Amino acid sequence: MTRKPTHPGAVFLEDVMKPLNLSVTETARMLGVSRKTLSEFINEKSSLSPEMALRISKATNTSVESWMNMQQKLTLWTARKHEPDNVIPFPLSVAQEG
Amino acid sequence: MTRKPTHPGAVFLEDVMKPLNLSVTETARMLGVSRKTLSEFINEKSSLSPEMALRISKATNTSVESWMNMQQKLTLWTARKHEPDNVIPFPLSVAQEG
DNA sequence: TTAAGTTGACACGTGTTACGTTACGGGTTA
DNA sequence: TAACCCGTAACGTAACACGTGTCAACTTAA
Repeated sequence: MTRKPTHPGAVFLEDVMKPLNLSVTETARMLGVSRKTLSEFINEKSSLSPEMALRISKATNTSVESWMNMQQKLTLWTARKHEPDNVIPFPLSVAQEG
Repeated sequence: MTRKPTHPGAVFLEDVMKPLNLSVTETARMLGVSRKTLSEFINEKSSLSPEMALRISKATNTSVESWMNMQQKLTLWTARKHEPDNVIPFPLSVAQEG
């Protein structure tokens, strides 16, 4: 993966709040979080926490997993920028399957 | 989901370390982390961090996503035990496709 | 123009968590 | 006995999500 995955907060802003004409203040109230918490989230200053994912899922009747997966892709993409270089491969690494 | 998902540390212990006869000390050295960090992980005292996932992926030549998904399932399962009850559903919630 | 509402940003504090170093005691093995 | 291995504890550090207050800038309605 080479391009930075979209932040779930940006998706929430564009695909949920804007179409429904919801303000930050009003949305925060309905989600049950502070205005600051929501603002930081949609402005990509904070990650999607599991709790926030549950709240969004409840409010929008969408799957929690879809939101969590967005964050996971972004988290992984970010983590890869500081990949550990001091890892010694195991002897006879097992082939596994999810 | 009703049953608690398996902790990725337990999987790592059973499916990787044990079959390869790797000790905690030796494995920690090869992963490039402290013995404590690995011990807490395989004893389910800490979660799988993205960085740890990258290390395990590198050492075992397995996909990072498979390990991250294990943790996500567990994280979500745990978070659901304190589901927020003060969420007000949005008007005209958007229908989404998976 | 004035007043009200919205918004992003700041400071400050709290709780959680992954991680490192150091150290201890119990266990196993050579 | 000596040398490891292991779980665990104490201590500290660095992130980070979240809350409450506050403030300046902006938009909108009276």
